[in-house]
Formats: sequence, structure tokens, C-alpha cells
Amino acid sequence: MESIVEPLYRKLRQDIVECELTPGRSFSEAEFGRLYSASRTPVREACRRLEHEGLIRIIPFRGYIIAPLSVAEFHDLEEMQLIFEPEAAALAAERANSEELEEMKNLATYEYRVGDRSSYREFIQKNYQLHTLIAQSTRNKRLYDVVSNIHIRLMRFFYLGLPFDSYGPALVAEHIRIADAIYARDVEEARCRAREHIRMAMDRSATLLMSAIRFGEAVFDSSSSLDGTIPNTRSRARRI
Amino acid sequence: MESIVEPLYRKLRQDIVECELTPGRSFSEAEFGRLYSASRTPVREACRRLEHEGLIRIIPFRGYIIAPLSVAEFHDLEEMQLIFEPEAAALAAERANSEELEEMKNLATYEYRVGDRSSYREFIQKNYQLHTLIAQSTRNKRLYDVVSNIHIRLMRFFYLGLPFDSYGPALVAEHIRIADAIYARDVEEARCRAREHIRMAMDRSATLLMSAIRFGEAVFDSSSSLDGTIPNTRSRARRI
DNA sequence: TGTCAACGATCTGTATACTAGTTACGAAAA
DNA sequence: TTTTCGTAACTAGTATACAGATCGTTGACA
Repeated sequence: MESIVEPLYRKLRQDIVECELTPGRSFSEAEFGRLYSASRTPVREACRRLEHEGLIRIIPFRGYIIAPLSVAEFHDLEEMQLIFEPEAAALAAERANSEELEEMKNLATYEYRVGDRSSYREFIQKNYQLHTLIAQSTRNKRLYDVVSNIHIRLMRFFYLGLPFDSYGPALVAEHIRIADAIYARDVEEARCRAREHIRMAMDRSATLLMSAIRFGEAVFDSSSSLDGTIPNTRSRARRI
Repeated sequence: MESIVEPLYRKLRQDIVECELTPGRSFSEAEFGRLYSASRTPVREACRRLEHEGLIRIIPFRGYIIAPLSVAEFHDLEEMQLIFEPEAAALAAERANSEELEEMKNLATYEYRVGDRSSYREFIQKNYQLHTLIAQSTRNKRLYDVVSNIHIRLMRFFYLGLPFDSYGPALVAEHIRIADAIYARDVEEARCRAREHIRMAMDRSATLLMSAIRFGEAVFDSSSSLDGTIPNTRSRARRI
């Protein structure tokens, strides 16, 4: 349909999600235009969309920054998951059609090699597809939109290289349990397994964060905050 | 900050929510520009935002239509409420500060006169404020955004003149029970009362829809659908 | 009279010129 | 040497010109 904005938006989103564009890095519209061979209008439109989705921050009359990652945001996203994923799984168990059920089994059983980076990246994608497929199976478009957005934001943390991949086998096992419950159209079981999955994921990330803090690593972006304050790291655009 | 887009967006959103702009009505960017004294660029930007929020539909190379209302959308929105609002109330019971608690009590006890149209409109606003205040008290920005968007979409149905107002006293009583539970920081009670509130609201709207159908009224927009199909009512913009 | 193709009106999509806000930097003054 | 203030350089915000898509209309032809 739209021949410039749509592909540009997708490419930008992909680059942000995969952390090709470093969180916190600043840009101008012209710079994006040069990088992605587009004029300001489509760049602007794509950026507005990304801002709405929480991947970019706009600083009026100054420029843009790739939204920094923060522990607070990660926590909020997990909290959101805990609210809707069990319900989504329950609704999916009622409403998914047979193709969707098959596809879920497929996605859930993706074999993945611990320590293999490209395999991990593949797994992140499959994970996104599985969770959004469940959301899609609820037949509730609004719910799908929310689930998709939350997962897109979460994926940035995974791509950042947090060593979630070491939990691979556990994740796969949990996914299979959810998919099986939905396949069996067992509403209550689906809800429970999904809740369990998110709870486990929260435990795992808490463990990782704790050990990171213990070893004094800077976890994500320390200057980021929820109140809209702009970190005062100097703009790269200006430094050039 | 932005001196044209922001006010324009707010005004447009208000006019759509209050059904000043009839659902299903079509417009061009130029037409909006004339109506709201703005050039195409800000109009375009505001419309893109509204499209993202589900209040406007964009027909590529053709124009815009005010998103039609449908029973399906109403159902989806209520389902979303049932998922998010009980958890929001529970979290608010844990995290709200004292000003927020006071404000909730205030909003919940708004006295409202059945049959009085302007009082009903006032009530719709208070209802929105109460529900978003609860969401805000969770300290989870994503949750707030979702709840706010759901309610903005729902308000269009209320403003459309659906006779929800006859249920006023029941609504107020339910609101007070939720606010009381949160005030008492009773997490489980808050969750239950909120869930009860949404369930009751769903029952009430189902009753209203049933009687509307019984009497052969066209309920909302019969041609609207979820699959992105554009209703083929002729464009008003073109007819002029 | 019915059908189909070409044209034109009207719209959005995109590029760009212009306006105005922000801030870094340097010169002048204390 | 330090501070302050003006200016220039850079930014996004806005208006508009132009290109390209869509679809209704109309006229020619079967």
C-alpha cells in the first residue's frame, strides 16, 4: 500500500528491536533519511509510529533517541504479561481453529541449541510468533495489538544479549505445556500453564538481574526513567 | 510543546468520542483542514495517531472515515476490560497514594440525575477519570495506556446515546464499592468488586442490545466488520 | 441500448521550502 | 579568569508544491 513509509517503519522497528540501533542513541530526521534513503516526511511518519509504540522518544526541536531500556520498563512489561497472557491462553483454548492449533504445536516445539547465538535469535522470533498467535486466536483484535506491542518491547531486552538463552530447555518445555493445553481445549489448564510460564520467566529474569547487580554491571540504562526526563548524555548527532 | 498538532489531535479526538463526527462519515485531509483551520501536515499527523488508536480508518489514496461502531468492537472492548480492570484495581489497592485514594472516592460518588442528558455526559467523563485514575495508580505506564485507550473507544458508544444512563444508580454503587476496597487496600476485594462491575456492565449492555434487536433497530453500524473491509456507503467528501 | 476504455476530478503520498525553537560557542565585559 | 549575553548552527514544525493512485463519468463503439 504505502510504498515508502511501511517498509521504512518495518526496517526501523526491526533495527531497534534487534538492537542494531543502540538504545539511548540519538538521531535527527535527516540522519535517518540518509541511513534509510528516504526523505523527511516518511521518516517522520515512521518515527511518530515508533514513538507511539514506545521504541523511540521525541525531543521537540532537538531530535530523537532510541528509547533506552530500563529495569522499570522490563518490570512493567512482565507485569502486563502476567495480566493478559493467562487470559489470552484461556480464550485461545476456546476459540482457536485447527490450523492455529497445529501452528502453535509447531512453534512451541522449535528445537534450539543452547549457546548458539543465531539459534537463540531464531528462538526469540518463534517465541514472539507463538505468543502473538495465541493472542490472534482469541479473535480479539485489541488484545492481539496489546500482546504484540508488549512482546516487541520485550524482544529488545532479549536481543540485548541478556543470557536468557541458558534457560532454553525450560522455556521450550513450558511452551509445549501451554500449547498442549490449548490444543486439548482445556481452558483452565491453559490459563494455569500460561500463568506459570510468565511467573517462571519473571523469576528467571529476577535471578539474572540480581546476579548482574551483584557483579556491579550497569544493567540497562541507569539514566532512564518513567517521568519523561531525557538522559543528558550528549547527542551523537550533535557531536558529529 | 507542539503548538498545532497536539490541540488539533485533542479536539479531533473529543469530537469523535462525543460523536460530533458521526461514525462512518468520510473526510479528506483538506476537509479537516478547513474545519479545524490547519494545513494538511498537522491534520495528517493527528489522523495517523487517531488511526493507531482505532478512532479513524485510513483508506489509502482515498481518504478517511470516522471508525464505525460495531457490536463486535463493543464486545472486544468489554472483554478487554474484564481482563485488565480487575488486575488494575488490585494493583491500585497496593500502590495508590493518598491523594489518588481521595480523588477516587470523589469521582466514584458523583451524584447524577437519571434522564438529565448533560448530567449523563458529565458522568461519562467522571467514569473515564475514575477508571484511568485507578490504572494510573498501578504505576504501570503500559497498563495505563491500554486502559485509557479502551475507555476512549468505549465512550463513543456511551455518547452515541445508548440508554446506559438508566442504570446510573447501580453504576455509582458499584464504583463506590471498588473505590472503598482500594481505599481499604484490600487487594482481593478490589479485584472482585472490579470484576463484578465489569460483569454487571456486560450483562446490562447485553440486555440493551437484545431489546434493541427485538425491536428491529439497526444497532450501530451493520456494515462494519473486523476484517478491514470498507463499508461501501458513498463518501460524503466525494458527493459534495 | 449496453459495455468498455480513456479521461479527468479528487484524493493521498512524498519531497522540499520555509518558519521557528533550542542550544552550543565564542566574544566581550566584569 | 570567569561570567554573561548574543549569535550562528542545527533541529523539528509547518506549509505547500508536485507526483501518482483511484474511481466516477462520459463518450465511442458494438
